[in-house]
Amino acid sequence: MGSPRSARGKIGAGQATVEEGALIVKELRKLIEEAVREASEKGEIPSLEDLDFVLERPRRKAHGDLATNAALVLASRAGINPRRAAESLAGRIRERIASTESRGGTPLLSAVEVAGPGFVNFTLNRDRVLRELTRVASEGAAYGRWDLGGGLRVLVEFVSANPVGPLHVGHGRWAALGDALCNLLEAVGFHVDREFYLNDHGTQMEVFAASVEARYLELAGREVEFPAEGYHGAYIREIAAALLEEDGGRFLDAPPEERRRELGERAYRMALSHIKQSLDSFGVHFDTWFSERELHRSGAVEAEIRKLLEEGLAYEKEGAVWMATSRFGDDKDRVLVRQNGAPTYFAADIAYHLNKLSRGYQHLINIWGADHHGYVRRMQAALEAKGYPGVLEVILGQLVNLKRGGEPVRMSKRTGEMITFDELVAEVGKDAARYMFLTRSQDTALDFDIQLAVEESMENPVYYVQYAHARICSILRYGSGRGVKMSEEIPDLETLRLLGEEEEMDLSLKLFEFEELVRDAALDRAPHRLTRYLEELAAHFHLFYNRHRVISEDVDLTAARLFLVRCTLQVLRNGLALLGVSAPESM
RNA sequence: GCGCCUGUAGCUCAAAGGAUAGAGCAACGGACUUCUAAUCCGUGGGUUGGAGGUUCGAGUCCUCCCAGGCGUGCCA
Repeated sequence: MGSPRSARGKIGAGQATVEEGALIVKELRKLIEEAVREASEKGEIPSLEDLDFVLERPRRKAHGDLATNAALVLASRAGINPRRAAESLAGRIRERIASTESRGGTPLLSAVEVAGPGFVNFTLNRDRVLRELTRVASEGAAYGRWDLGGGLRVLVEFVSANPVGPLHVGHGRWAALGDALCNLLEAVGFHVDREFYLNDHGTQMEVFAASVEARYLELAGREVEFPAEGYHGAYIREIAAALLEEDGGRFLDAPPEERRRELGERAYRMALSHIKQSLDSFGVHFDTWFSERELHRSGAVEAEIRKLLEEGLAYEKEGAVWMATSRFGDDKDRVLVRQNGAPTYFAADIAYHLNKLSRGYQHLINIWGADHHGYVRRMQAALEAKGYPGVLEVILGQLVNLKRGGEPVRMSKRTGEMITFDELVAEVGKDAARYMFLTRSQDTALDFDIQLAVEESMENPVYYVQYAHARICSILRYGSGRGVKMSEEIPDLETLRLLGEEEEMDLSLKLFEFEELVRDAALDRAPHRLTRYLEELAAHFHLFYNRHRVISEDVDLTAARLFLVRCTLQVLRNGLALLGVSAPESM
């Protein structure tokens, strides 16, 4: 089962050997690795391969700008004293700093300290931090991008629904999640396509056609019995009404079979175009809409079943055709063709996934609702049977509970039914909806409070982040209006050194976290980390803003602060873009 | 019964096995003649569902138990 964490090993590993970007972190990591090697060569510590250590921002400021547990990990694996190992590493690193200085260079660090059980804490050299800051500006929109994917072709399938009515709110979560995930994967160097699988075949479609037909007749004043299992939603009547108006009731007296086929077909097209429009206005654009029906029509499903039988991966029993998925890790074998001769959804899905692979995709990601979780194993088993172990990664998402002011929302006022995705977006807006969907890990059920999403309050993190962006734009506007030199150029180091305030340093360091965060969020399939980060970044900016004036009489200080603020603007923009949320210039 | 997910502050949630478990909201008290107060500062708030275990170190990993959600179709 593709949990976000195991996913990291899946397509992240192997490609993630070359670390570009994140220069400070990369350089420090290398420094630590070299120190470990040196110390082991000198016999201070045993030599170890593949030391898996963490380099991170400590929670407490007293612990420096960055810290590593390398010595702790090392000591644990080698059974030596962690403090001594830490002293040894720190000593080696200090030597290197000294040697860089003696050659007249600017070392990466200004302090290296051993603390606690054996952490090594680092304080970054301020000049190097400032120099790093200039990279944010020079890379611009590309800041935060990586080349870990090596262009590996990934297909992400999400939302995928029966085209029999409007999307519901849960679909919205998958849309936001899938799209953000695709953005993230693209950002770290994968070639990503977005696909919507149209479940336009089978019982649901027939029920849909019958329901629409019944309403069509009813609206024309005919006596009809509504199908027992039919869809009762008001939208069915709306579609029927639209059809009736469109054709003037031309099919009222057509032969029942033809009438149903015709109306069903047109209703399908209407429902589909409605879905496309919903997603389009939500800013989610699919590269392909893959029709299950076409898959059947092309004979691909039947052909695949035949092939499975030939390959000995399927067999006949009790009048049905079964696939031997239990040989590949499934709990039991699964039916491909029912006793009544109709292929199962599973059979079509096998053909579908093989089709994806035949189109050249090397890794498949499906986003499914948690209610499909029993289906994952068998699908992966089927692909493994066909010789594709590990290509299918399934991300399961928990449900969305709509609330309004803390109270559960069941009914829509307008239709008397569940609130649709469209209604939600219409009420709270695209940005708030997208952002709210992405604030929680997909592993947890999401409580979406409509009232809070609309409120312009602090409970609403969308505005908080967007406000930071708008505020910076406002500063820039103010500056130009006052004739402040608004140079796009990167100030020299001398000027940047004026950024000496604590809040300025904190903000700068926060900016650098972005690169690693993008990588981790992509590889761990965790877009919600990005929302969190943006809130933290915004908080650092707001704090800075409240304590210090950007535009002042001091020309050089103004230039330096304008630059810092521009970098912040850039990272906010890049982050919001990954989420698919707009970055307004004023609010 | 079995499998998966979840359980963290009053509420909604964060935390690659790391240091004193963090944010926001809510509560209370402060800050606008200054680039947007949709902001900021301060105060209180916790046995991380429970019990064992693994180790230098556990919210995180393992075992058992409790609670909730979902699954366990010749439905899709």
